[in-house]
Amino acid sequence: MEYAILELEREIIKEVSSILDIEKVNLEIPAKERGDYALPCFPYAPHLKKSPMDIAASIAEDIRLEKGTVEQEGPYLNFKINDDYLVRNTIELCFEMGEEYGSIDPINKKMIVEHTSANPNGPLHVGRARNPIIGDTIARIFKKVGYDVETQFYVDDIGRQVAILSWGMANIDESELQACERDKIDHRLVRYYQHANSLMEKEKKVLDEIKSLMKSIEEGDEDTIESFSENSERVLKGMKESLERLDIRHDEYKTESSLIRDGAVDEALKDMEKLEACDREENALYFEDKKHKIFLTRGDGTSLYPLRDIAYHIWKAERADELIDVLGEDHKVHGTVMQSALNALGVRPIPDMIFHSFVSFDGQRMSTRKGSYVTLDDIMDVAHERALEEVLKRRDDLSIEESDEIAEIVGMGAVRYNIVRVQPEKPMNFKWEEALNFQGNSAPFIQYSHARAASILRKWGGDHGELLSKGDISKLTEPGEIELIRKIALFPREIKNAAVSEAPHLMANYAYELGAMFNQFYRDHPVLNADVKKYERLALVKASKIAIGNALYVLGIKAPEYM
RNA sequence: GGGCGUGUGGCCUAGUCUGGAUAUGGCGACAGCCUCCUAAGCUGUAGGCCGGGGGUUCGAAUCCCCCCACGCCCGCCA
Repeated sequence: MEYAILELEREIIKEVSSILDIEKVNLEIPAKERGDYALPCFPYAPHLKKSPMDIAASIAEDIRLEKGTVEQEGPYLNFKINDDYLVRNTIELCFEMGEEYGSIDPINKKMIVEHTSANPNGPLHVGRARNPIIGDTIARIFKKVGYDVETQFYVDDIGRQVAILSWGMANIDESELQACERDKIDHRLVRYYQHANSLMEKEKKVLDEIKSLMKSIEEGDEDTIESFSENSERVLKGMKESLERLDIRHDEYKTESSLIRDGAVDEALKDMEKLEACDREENALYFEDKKHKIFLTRGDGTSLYPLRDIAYHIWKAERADELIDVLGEDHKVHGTVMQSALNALGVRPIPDMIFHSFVSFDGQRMSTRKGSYVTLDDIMDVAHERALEEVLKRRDDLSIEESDEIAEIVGMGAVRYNIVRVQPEKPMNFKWEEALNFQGNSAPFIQYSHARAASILRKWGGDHGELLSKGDISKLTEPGEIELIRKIALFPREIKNAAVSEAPHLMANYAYELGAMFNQFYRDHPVLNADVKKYERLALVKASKIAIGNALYVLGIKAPEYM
């Protein structure tokens, strides 16, 4: 497909590079009053031995554009797409492509996105929830730009955390625990984990027993393996249920134990031993890069997490052309050292890593162990309730089921959006009033603009397919119409940008701006009551609905038909 | 102490990689807009030495150096 905005960009770059006889043309995106693309001519001045102003003037003189116009403003050139081209191309593409609008040609590349990968010891809390939300959005973005994406959850079913949980399950009687506030498997089991943890800190005997469990699992003791995997599976089941509500699913759950069992870890060990960057200290193998040293095995030869993770990444690398890992910032050292280890092994692809900082609550970091956290389940429930209140406040014509369904869509959207809208590396402090913000820069705002578009089309009631033939879309020439179309046209550029920079928050930003633009159009331009251009505007509303819906889809947020 | 990251109006935030033309929006505040397609909306006003200080440059929120604050990491845990 040929998106107008990208076609214009290609044309400008081609023309300018041929006029100036240079390879690289750095177009920038100016404030919207100035146009769609801009070229500051300062950088070329030294080389061409002309003033930036003269360069701009001579390019403006020589350039021939089919898809846009150029205007010189001092040392700058501002390019503007031809409105008629923009309008026709954009609206027709929306109609032709529908849900696929915004997608870029499939590129026949496989990508594995690993995200969440939380220890299966308790329910997901907000601190952890940032990971799946970023990860799932990244996966959706890359699907949109043509990748074959698979998402994976790396399950630590043999580590210390599961050992503690399993010990608790085997040795603690439920009567010793506080009542569980929520009847959900991960919430029930985490109490055993937390209690075991506190016992372990107090009693050396408990610690020893847990250590011996760790030893048994490394020796391949069947019963221990069984109990560990059973318990981690159960907690995992709870996590899956929570994520399902946010429309997040993993294609594959890869367990650490499977990597040990099928020899992948031994294999990785053999490869690592050969590296010069590896050495032993009291028989424990470690890998060292310029800055850090990470241990791969214990002195007794058993594997440590970094080695198993290397094995996992070798396994993934064999199955994909590109890898992305979404990790908490506490994994930064581990992650970057692992990248250099994989590099030293000659493994390709090396994973790109998106590190996100934590979500704190009341300025405190959340901890599963201490029980100091707000669970994702709680947030989702509260968001649902609050959304339901809002629905009931403005609608009395809906059934309970309908209201509830909308509340779910709106509530979950608000939760996802609130977390994904911020740049991953930025620290976040969880605040209820922000998570439950349904106005302004929020998911409900965007969903509302979608519902408004849907409502207009529903009221009209005609056959959407006929819209283009009933009206002449080239009549859409008013500024409010053009600006909305321009925003819709920007979708492919935005999604491409979000993918290249691996920055999901950019998509959130765009979706918001698109919704805002539609709301402005909605205010100024009657559609069903239009004196003229009714069908043309209906076509624009239809195109808007498609674009907003697709943008929400990329964010994993549902687009309601009414709310 | 060292490494990495973050610091933009009362609060949240875009822009930082690839330096450019008057720094993006939202929340909150204040003032307006529902005889008209859902006011979860729209319009306007106030609010900023872009953490501080040096430097590079024709030009710095953006690049370099120093400092300050906060977060994460510095386990034969994961």
